[in-house]
Amino acid sequence: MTHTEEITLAKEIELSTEEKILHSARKVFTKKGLSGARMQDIADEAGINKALLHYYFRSKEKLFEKIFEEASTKMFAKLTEFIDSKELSLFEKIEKMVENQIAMSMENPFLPAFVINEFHQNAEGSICQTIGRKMSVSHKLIEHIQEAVNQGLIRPINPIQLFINIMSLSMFPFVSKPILQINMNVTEEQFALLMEQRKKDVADFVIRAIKL
Amino acid sequence: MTHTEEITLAKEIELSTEEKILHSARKVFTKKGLSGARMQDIADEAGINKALLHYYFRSKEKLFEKIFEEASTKMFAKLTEFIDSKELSLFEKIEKMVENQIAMSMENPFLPAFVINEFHQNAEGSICQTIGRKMSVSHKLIEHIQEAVNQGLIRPINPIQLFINIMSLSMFPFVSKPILQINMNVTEEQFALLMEQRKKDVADFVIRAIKL
DNA sequence: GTCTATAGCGAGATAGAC
DNA sequence: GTCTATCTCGCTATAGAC
Repeated sequence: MTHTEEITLAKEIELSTEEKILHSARKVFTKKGLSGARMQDIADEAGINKALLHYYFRSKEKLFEKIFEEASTKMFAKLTEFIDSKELSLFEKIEKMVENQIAMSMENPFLPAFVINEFHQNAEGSICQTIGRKMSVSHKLIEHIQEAVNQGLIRPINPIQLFINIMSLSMFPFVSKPILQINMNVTEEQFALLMEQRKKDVADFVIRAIKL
Repeated sequence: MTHTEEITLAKEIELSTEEKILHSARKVFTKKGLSGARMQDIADEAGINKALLHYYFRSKEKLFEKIFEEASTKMFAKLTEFIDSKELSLFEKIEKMVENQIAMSMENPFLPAFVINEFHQNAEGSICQTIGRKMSVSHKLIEHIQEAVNQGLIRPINPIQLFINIMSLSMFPFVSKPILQINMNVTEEQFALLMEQRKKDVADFVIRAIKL
């Protein structure tokens, strides 16, 4: 086995340094936020030295921006697909949106709270502005809802309110998870089960609320 | 006018130093969080010197705990009243809960996101544990919902899910406000109007979803 | 009680050897 | 590319004058 082959093999098993850093940064930033995270935490988590972080990504801010933009995108990526779909009926869209946002949150437990919180603390900052502009997700859905109202398929409702309702019901449980858990004495397993049930329950709840 | 009267008068107009500090700390902590806030920011906001903060409240942590506990309590104070009420019907309770949580969030725009975020970053910490224990809000409501199901007043539904739904619909819009505003191009005034409408809309939405 | 000055430490960032 | 050592600065906290 040549030296080059060894390296190639190692890369398949072990991640490249840059990828290790990104993994660790994702973990630390999403848990502690920009101001709460320490470069040392990220280096430790990656099993490397602080200086390497600066070698790959000039500064803490730059590394954060990368993670934050990636996180914001991931949070709404599939949502956009469903909303833009031409084939799905309104009710099907709602079902897909709910199911997908809950599944995404279960796979990435810290992601929604992270993105929301950083937007809060940095709403006027340039990072949020640029990212925000890429995320105009809702327009197509608002139109679709308005059509359904006009055609008498659902009861009259403000489309914006309905959109907010769908997002709220899908995402708030994850954002407020620690409070819910303490308040209602719920274990991790019980919480996961509740959220699994919500994939159907929420869509059902919404459709009951808007049908004639 | 004697010297003492002057001071008394001054106190009526201008707050005591301790109160000024608490006001500023509330403002800064709720906006930036524990790790994002600087003692200097709080001192500047209060128009006093950094050293005075330590004179009145030994440390940043101690000052934060005071603000955080106060915020957590305020966030759920009235909710508990309505939930425990013997006179209100289930539907009335839902209406009161929604209206009150939305009103509270409109008056204290940063409060929900602040409390939620600090719980996230400190869920196992001692502060959250002690505060969490004081907040077991939901039990009475869960029972009330279960009764309503048993008596056939509403359709069968998991009471915990319904509780989560009510809280989600009331609070998520405020937690995710910056994202919603960027995403949907909504001004402050439009947002306030939407939330004002939600006081009725959400209760209506929930009741439609659970009635037979 | 309120201020100025400063101690002391921790975190981001860089220099330079290997 | 990766490390150790170090610089620099900003922040919490304290000392001490008034």
